[in-house]
Amino acid sequence: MTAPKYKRLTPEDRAAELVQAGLRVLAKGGITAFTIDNICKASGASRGLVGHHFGGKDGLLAACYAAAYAPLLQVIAKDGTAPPLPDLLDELLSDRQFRRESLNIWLALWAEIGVNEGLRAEHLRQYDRYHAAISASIAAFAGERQVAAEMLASSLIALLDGLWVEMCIAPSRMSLPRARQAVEALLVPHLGRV
Amino acid sequence: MTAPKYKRLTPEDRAAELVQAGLRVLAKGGITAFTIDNICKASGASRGLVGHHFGGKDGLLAACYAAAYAPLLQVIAKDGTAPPLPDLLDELLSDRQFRRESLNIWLALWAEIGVNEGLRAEHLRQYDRYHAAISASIAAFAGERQVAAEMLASSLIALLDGLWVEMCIAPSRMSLPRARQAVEALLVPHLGRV
DNA sequence: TTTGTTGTTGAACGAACATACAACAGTGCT
DNA sequence: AGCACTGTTGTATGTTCGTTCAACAACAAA
Repeated sequence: MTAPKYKRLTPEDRAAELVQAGLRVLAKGGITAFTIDNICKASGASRGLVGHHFGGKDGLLAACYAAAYAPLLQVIAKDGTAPPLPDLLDELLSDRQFRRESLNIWLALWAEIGVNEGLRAEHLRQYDRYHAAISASIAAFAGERQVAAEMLASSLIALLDGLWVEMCIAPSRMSLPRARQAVEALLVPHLGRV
Repeated sequence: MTAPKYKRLTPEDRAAELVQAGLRVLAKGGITAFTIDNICKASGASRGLVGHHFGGKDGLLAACYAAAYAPLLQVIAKDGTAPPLPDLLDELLSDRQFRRESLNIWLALWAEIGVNEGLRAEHLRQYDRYHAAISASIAAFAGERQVAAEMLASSLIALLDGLWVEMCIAPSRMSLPRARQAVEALLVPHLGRV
């Protein structure tokens, strides 16, 4: 009876574990810490696996980006249709989404998107779905009142992004309640109490 | 008559040139491109100078951060006092400040601040001055009307940050006029036409 | 011109990096 | 038990990184 030297996983499971390890590394040390060594150490796997399953570091980064977007898209399209605006806001401003660890990941990925052409194309696809869902939720909530839903959605997304940034770089000056205040300062005058 | 092999600068001038080169590198390639080699190549200087003038790469990064904040602080404190809100907004939303190259620098620096404790402390000092000036401008513009100037300032800063992010990662979905629309959507209901 | 100060150079160094790949071993099948 | 398949390992390789430092040279003063 000899103990196995390693656990053999399906490609899907191994890929998922590497992606999760990559996100942990990104959250803790940013893009400069995103190295094969760090990722494999965080995952408990050996160096060769990233190349084997993702073709290289860039492949894993792209997969991490998609994985980071997943919870966001899950919220806005739980069953394919845009959720009611209050529910949407409650989720986006919940401690499930508004957490510093998650936000560091976004900061690291954004900086890379600004510089990496390939990643930006992938981002635009995800962003458009995100924008469309929020826009639909706003329009539905406004009902017959005339509001510029598209523009309000853009503003809301930007405001949320900015609040996430503040939460990362100045956590002592930002908090969940403060973030909610800011969102309400933008939306209430146009939509009434949400 | 022999051509000089290099130009000898004062420490201040040399430091300034290295900082400018660092900002160019940051704008073009993000934090991963911020290497001694790239910076010295961009500056036309030799490898040893960064260590000599800044003690190392981190020293130069801190100096670049301060240099990136300078134009912003110059705007809000032209003569020591907070400028009128409309002027402030015109400047912040001008193509002097709202340029993709500048914004890539911020994205790269933010990601680093989220992870680098020392840089974050320096950031907080600058941020507080920034917030105070904007808050004062809002309060002055509101006059006798009762507005939550502090909170509005936080929201405005976050919104601007977010608009900058969008400009970097989805330039095809964001523009200067759109950004102005978003800012007005936040401020006009509380302050009237600006 | 000569000399002293000091900003500058570029090679040298070890550490960390991404990638490739041949050997290995777990797993299911027969 | 034996076999084939394939996921996994870890070393090897060449590159790039940050830092150091002795030699060098521009410039000002004498």
